[in-house]
Amino acid sequence: MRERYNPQEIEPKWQARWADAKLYHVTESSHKPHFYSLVMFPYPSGDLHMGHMRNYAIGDLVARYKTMQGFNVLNPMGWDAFGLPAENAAIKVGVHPAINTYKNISRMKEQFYKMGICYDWDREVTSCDPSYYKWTQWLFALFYKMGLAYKKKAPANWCPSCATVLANEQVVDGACERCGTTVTKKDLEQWFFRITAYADRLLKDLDLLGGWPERVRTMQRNWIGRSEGCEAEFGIEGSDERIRVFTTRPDTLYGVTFMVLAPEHPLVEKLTTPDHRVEVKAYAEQARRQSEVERLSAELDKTGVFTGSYAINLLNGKKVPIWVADYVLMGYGTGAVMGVPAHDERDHAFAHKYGIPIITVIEPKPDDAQGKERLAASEHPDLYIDPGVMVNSGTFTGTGNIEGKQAICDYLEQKGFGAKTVVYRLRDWLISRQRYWGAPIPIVYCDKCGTQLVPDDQLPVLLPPNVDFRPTGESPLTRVPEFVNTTCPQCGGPARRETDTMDTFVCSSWYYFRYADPHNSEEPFSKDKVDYWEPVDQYTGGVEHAILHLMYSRFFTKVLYDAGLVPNVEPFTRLFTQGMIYKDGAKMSKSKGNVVPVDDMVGSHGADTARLFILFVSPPEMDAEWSDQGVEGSYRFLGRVWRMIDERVHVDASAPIDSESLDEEDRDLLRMVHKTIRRVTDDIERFHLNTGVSAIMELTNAMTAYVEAHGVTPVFNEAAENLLLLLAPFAPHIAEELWHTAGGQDSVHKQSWPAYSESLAAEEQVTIVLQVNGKVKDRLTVPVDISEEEAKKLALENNRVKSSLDGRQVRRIVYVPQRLINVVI
RNA sequence: GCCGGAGUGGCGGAAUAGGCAGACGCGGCGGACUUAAAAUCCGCUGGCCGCAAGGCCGUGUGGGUUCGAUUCCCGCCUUCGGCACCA
Repeated sequence: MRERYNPQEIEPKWQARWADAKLYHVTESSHKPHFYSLVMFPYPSGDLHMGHMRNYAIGDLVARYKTMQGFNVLNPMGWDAFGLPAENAAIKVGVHPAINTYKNISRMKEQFYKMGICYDWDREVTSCDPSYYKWTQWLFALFYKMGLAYKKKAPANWCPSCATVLANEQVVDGACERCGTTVTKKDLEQWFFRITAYADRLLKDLDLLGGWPERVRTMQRNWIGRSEGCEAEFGIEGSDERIRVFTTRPDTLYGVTFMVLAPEHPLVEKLTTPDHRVEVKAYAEQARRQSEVERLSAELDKTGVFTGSYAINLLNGKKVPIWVADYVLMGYGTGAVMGVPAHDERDHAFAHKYGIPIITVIEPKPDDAQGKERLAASEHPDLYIDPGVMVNSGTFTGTGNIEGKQAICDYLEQKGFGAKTVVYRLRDWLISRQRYWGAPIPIVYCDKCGTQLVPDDQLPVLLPPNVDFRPTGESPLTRVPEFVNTTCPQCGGPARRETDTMDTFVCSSWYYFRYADPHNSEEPFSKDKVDYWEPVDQYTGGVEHAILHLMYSRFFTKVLYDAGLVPNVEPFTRLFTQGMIYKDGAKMSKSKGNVVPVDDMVGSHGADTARLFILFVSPPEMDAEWSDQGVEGSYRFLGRVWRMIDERVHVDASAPIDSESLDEEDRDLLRMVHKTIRRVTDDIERFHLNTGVSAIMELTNAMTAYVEAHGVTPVFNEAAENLLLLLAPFAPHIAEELWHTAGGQDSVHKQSWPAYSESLAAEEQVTIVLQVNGKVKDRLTVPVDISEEEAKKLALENNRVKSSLDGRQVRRIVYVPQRLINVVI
């Protein structure tokens, strides 16, 4: 026997050969069915650790497995290369972001290489490369032409630390999603994508995504936040103007005792009477200054001020005071709310605090004793939120409130006071960023012609190389005159360029299309190629993108579909979100100093051990704790495989095994092989990769025992061949090495995934459990085809069963074929 | 508060359709090999009682359905994630 298992020797050898052979290079001219496996492309931060690697190990396994299954597999990789870290580093050490970015990219490629993660590098895309962002800009222009990109002045989320505005999705608990700094409000003119125009389709098409985790679909559903209701108009005393409110409870319209406007509501100024002006103005200004965190902390204590004006309820002519309060949000519905303190918790709290009357208009139904009891016992007997019957409601009195909703809506529509509407929580996507390292927004402002798109033939709008990056709240590009000053594409006169750049999530919303046709210089991608590859069959990445990247990408795909550029309405047929790797109880991260660097792992135990461990440690969708001892276990296992197979086995497909002539041990091993193939195949399909590994381990254990007793036989060779094929996607180097020492031809990764035979996997004998009153008493090994009568007879003759019966009368015998017999007494 | 997931040995976890709870691995204990150790190999390893045969308990918790429940139903506890003044 030669050397012991030495990954440092065999791994680099195969990595080089795979790269030379372009193992995973694909084209569209194949007779095989195609399969697109994609892992979320990373930000090139420079160092990959084992926490990152889980993602790529899973993706690599899928690609290798699907290739062996006979698919033409697209398995690309690229770089989400624009973004703040590179720019912040540039500010700190004065190195241009491009230099750092490309340096990091080459480091990370090296690390993928060392881990044996193979991509079709001919399709690499880099989002900060002009050949890529040219098309990001082209897509912006397309959105603009479709009316889906617009500029407006609005209070935007501002991160003082990043010195830029953020989209709603990028604010988490009132803080910047990137750096955790508390976000403030800033009034700025900003570019938006009209994602709200797609709200209904983004919501409805979630039903098409059966291959997505339910969790992610729920999160998106919550984020979109559809609610049905109606808009109702109120009159204003002494004015012809109307106030529109949105409500989901038109059935409570008779219970309105006040009206509330958001502090930013345009009517506030008009409605404030002179004697209330000072107070209202101060309140509105304070509300504007408050950060989201401050507002959330004051959640329970509602504040507001009276404007001095009154609204008229058009249903009953009743006059109610108009207040301003910051619990009403300008960005949702109409920015105005009718106050029904008897049937809404918030309105109730507000009315209580300011002594506003409470009028009950819904009661528990007369036969609803439970509801009445609950109400009487409740802390607030003047607050009833559950369904019931309408009272004090004019001609609607006596109507059930559910029917009442519809009836009042119809009435309002008929009178012209309102209409049914649907309102979404989702806001338009703010894409402007006041930073340098991003794709410039291809817009020019001309004094004569106004806002102009940069024509397609002038794209890309290149980032100027020499820039003072210091963040000032304005884009660094404003300080580059040769960038700003340009000519109007319309009239040729002097004009100024837009200096904001695009949110990097714009770049990552379409990269999966570019992989289909990465070198196209005429268009973002050709119709033929996206028709061939899209949609992505299997997408793998972190759940932290459940809303952000995954919703933006769905939006992009729908827009591109509407533009006739792509064939699919959804980008990712199946989504898998893997859990994070923790070490010492915390998420692996450089700043916490608890990372396991790729280089260390490769040097100490090898890439195969690292990959096998990370696939075995826990179900891949769950978070898992790194364990050095677990790594040892995986290493030991690969060592056992090595010693068992190396220079012992000869792969010889030309000697088929005649299963009829085998003895029992041979048949047992062969059965185990076929059962294992079935298990591993099913496990990979279900993403139960950890149990797939354990099935391979069990087969190895059985083979070890067999070969000690019988030596190498044709059946053992057959088992070893299949073991290597099953192992190939999990531990690609050792499988390849042993495949070759065993005399296998070509690459193990180009072999067909083994097929199992149901008849060879079928058991000849089964163990039947004998129970008395549901308690296990004994086990019986019987032929699979034993008859019910025979089995029952054996059960009743069994000594342990008999002693448990103790002569008592058998009431019933439950018989489950091939599983158990339960004697009930 | 609302929505969704999870809770199983000392640890990571398994149990695909209601039918042997604890596969596989780690750790631990015992043994073989060795002058010794490492490496490797073999055996045992949920708890309690018992010399043993064997018995009892056991999948967060309390009920229920069932011949039979980790699995289904109802209540509760803990925990993680999402949403949250969204009218």
